[in-house]
Amino acid sequence: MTRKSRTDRRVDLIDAARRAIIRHGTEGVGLNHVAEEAGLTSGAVLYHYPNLGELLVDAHHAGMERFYELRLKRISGMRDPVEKLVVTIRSGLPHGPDDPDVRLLNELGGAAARNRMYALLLTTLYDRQVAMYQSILETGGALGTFTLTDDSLVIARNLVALEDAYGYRITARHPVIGPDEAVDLILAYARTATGNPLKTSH
Amino acid sequence: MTRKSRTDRRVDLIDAARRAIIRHGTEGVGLNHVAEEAGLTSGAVLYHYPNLGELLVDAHHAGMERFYELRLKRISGMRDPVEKLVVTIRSGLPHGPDDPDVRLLNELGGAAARNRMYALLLTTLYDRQVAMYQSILETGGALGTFTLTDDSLVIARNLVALEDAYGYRITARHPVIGPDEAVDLILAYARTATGNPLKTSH
DNA sequence: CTTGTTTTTGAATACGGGTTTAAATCTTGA
DNA sequence: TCAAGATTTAAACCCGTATTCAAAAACAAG
Repeated sequence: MTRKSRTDRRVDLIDAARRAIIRHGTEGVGLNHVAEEAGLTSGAVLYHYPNLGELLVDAHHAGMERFYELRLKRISGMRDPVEKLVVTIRSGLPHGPDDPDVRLLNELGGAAARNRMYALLLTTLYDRQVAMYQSILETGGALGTFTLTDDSLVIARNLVALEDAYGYRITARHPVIGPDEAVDLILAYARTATGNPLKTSH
Repeated sequence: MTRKSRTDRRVDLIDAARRAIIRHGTEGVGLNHVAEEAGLTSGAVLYHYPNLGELLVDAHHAGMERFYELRLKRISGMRDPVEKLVVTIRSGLPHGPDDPDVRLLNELGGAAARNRMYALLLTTLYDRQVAMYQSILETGGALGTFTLTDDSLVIARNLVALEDAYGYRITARHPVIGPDEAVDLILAYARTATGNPLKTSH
């Protein structure tokens, strides 16, 4: 075995690819961009990966997994549905226009219409996020904290949709809609949908 | 003067570029793709346009203008705010996964984070659509048809955001969210936000 | 038909893409 | 230290890119 295991090396490349994609776009990124980001030569990259396409898919896949797992972890210890909901909304939005995780996701929006693999990744992520919200909404409803105006599935889908859209607006540097404003906008919907003022104590 | 005026020729090229972009992506499209779509050679394209970049920007710009103007025209003769709102929601969504207008818009989502021109185009379109919804909401509120749960600006921003996001889901071929389902989801929000059942007579 | 102009082509240019491969380097285990 | 193996490089390859340009074609007016 080598100092760095084969899979570790691939993790490095995936991370380099992630950065390169953000810089040049999923369809504009090149082998040399990835290699430069990894401090290697294009040939070395191809030594660990059969071709560029697979590396890019892995990078996008890993980015999504990371994004989703991070959101779950953020609310893992919480019990209050209100706090859970508010924190989840925040965690679905970019921290700013250059947020790397959201930038990576946004790269796929257009490509998904042309690439089955990317479409599947995006769709799966969307559905998992919907399930996440749905679980929060339902427990809140069961506890009497929330009084849902619609089926929890409808509200959850809309919440994820709002996150997605404001993620795009923020990364496109909308002059007035930043992370804080986006949270307020989504919260406005969440309040009417749950019948809860959604004010956290701290 | 020639048979086709210079500007007419550019319109043809813009339309060819639009199709080529949809096929290959904003960052994956090439001069030959556009030329082929126009039935010309790459040299002939460059005879009418100084470079590929400007042609692509023009194509995106024209596509957005067309999209927005079409939406305005759809509700131009209507007086009932309910009908206006419902029709507007429909007109903001793709007719199907291959809807060319929405496909074109979605291409820019990722590129806007890297390209100022594209970011400006998208942001401007968003703001104009928000204003469009806001006008509908306010007149409905003044007539007593709507009882808004929030500031009209908040609701309008959320409605456009929902359209955008479901546009992405539809073009990515989500297995259960199609145009009709997206309309229902957005209408669910619109109903609670306006306090109106939003049922049109026909 | 001929002339003058606009448009299109096809080739040339120069550069960059992904991928392959032989040689060089680095790393590990004995 | 030495040999075997894994890793990296650098160069070669071929294809495709945007752009330029001279020549050809298409066209309008006289």
